[in-house]
Amino acid sequence: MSEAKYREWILDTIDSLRSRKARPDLERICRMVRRRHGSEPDRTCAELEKLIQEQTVLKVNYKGSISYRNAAKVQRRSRKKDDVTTAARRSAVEEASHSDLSNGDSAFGPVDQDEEDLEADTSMAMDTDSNADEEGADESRDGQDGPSPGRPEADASVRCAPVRATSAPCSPSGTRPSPGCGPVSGLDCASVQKAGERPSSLPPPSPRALTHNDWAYHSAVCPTERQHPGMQRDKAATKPAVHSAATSPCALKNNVKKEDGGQAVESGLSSDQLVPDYAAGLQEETRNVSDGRPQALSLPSDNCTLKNKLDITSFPAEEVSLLNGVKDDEVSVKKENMSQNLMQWTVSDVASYFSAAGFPEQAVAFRTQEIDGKSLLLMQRSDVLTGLSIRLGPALKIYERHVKVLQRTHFHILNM
DNA sequence: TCGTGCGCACCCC
DNA sequence: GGGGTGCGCACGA
Repeated sequence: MSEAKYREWILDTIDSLRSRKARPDLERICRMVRRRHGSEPDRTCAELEKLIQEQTVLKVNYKGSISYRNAAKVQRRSRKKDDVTTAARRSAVEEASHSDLSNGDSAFGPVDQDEEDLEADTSMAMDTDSNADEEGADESRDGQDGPSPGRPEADASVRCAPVRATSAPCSPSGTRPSPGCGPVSGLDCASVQKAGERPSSLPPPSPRALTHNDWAYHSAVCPTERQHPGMQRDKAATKPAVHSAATSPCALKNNVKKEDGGQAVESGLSSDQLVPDYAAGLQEETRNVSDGRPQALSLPSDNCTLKNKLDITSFPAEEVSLLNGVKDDEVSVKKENMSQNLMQWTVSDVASYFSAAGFPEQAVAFRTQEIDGKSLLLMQRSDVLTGLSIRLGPALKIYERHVKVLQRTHFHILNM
C-alpha cells in the first residue's frame, strides 16, 4: 500500500466529512477510511500522523477538539483571500480563541497554547505557517531545545503510536468508544501531542528545519514497521543494492546527464496531450542546465546532498525515459530516488529548482509561500495559477511543464 | 446503529 | 455580507 493512496484516502475523507459538515476528527476519519477502503484504523491513524508531519494534513484544535484539515485547501483558501499573514493570523487567532473556549478540556493545555498562539500571531509571516507549520514549527523549536530524535514532540508521537498500535483508532472526542479503541487513546494522542508540541503558534520553521524534522519524524516518530510503511523505507529496504548505487548523487547525475543528451535532441514523446509542452519544458530545462546558466549555478552549495535531492535534470529526464521506454531497471532506480527526493525537497530546493528551470522570479513566490517538495506534490493547477501571485504565463508553464510532471512522475513511481 | 444531509449559530475578515 | 466550521438533529438504510 502506498503512502500516496493513503494520502488520497485520508484527504478525501477529510473533504468528505467537511462537505457534510461533520468534524473531521480522528475517529470519523478512521471509521470512514475503514468503511470505504477497508484500511485498519491504526494504520489510518499512523498514516494520518505521517501526513500531519508532512503537513499534508493539518491538525488543529478547533473549538476545543481536534480537527484535521486538508492542508492544500487551507492554504489555497488562505492565499486566495488575501495576504498570507492574515491567513496565518486568522488561523492562529481562531485556534487561540477556541482554545480559550476549550478551557474545560484540560487535556489540551489551553493556557500554554494561548500564549503561544498569541505569540505566533505576531511572529508568523507565511501562510503555510498558520496551521501547516503547527507540527513542523513545533518540531523546529523542539529541535532547538535538544536533539531532534528525542524531542518531546517526537516522543509524543512515539508514545502515541503504541497506543494506537495496540488499541487502534483513537477517539479524540472520547465521548464514545470507537471500535477497537479505548475512548481515551485518541485524546491521549491529541493531548500529548498538543501539550508537547503546540500547534498553530510558532514562528515559521526554516526550510532546513523542515527537512530536519522530516528526517526526525521518519526516524523517531515511526518506530514501528507499520507505522512507517512509507515508500521511502519500503523501497530503500527492498532494493538496498540498487538504492545504494542510485543514492550516489553523482552517479545519479551522470546517468541522468546521459539520458539528457539523448533526450534533448529527440522527443518521440507522444500520446499525452501535454507532451508537446511538456517536452518543450524538458528541453528547456535540459538546456538550462547544460548551459550552466546562472540559476543552476546558484543552487545552494550544499553540494552532494542537495544535488542528490535537487537534480533538476533528473526528473524530467526520468519522465522522458518513462515515455521513451528507457530500461526499466535503470529508470526504476532513478525513479525511486526521485520519488524519495521530491518528498525531501526543502523550500529552498523547490525555489532553486524553478529558478534553475528558468523561472527565477516565480521561484521567489514558491519560496515566499514556503512550498517544499511535499507541498509541491499537493499543488493543484489553481494553486499555481492563482495561489502564488505570479503571472499567468509563467504560472501555466510552471504548472504544465514542471509541477504536473513532477507530480505525475512521483505518483507514477509510487504506484509501480 | 451508522452514515449522511443540512439548518443554524458562531467566528473572522 | 461572505466564507469557514461544526454542533445537533432528522432521516434513511
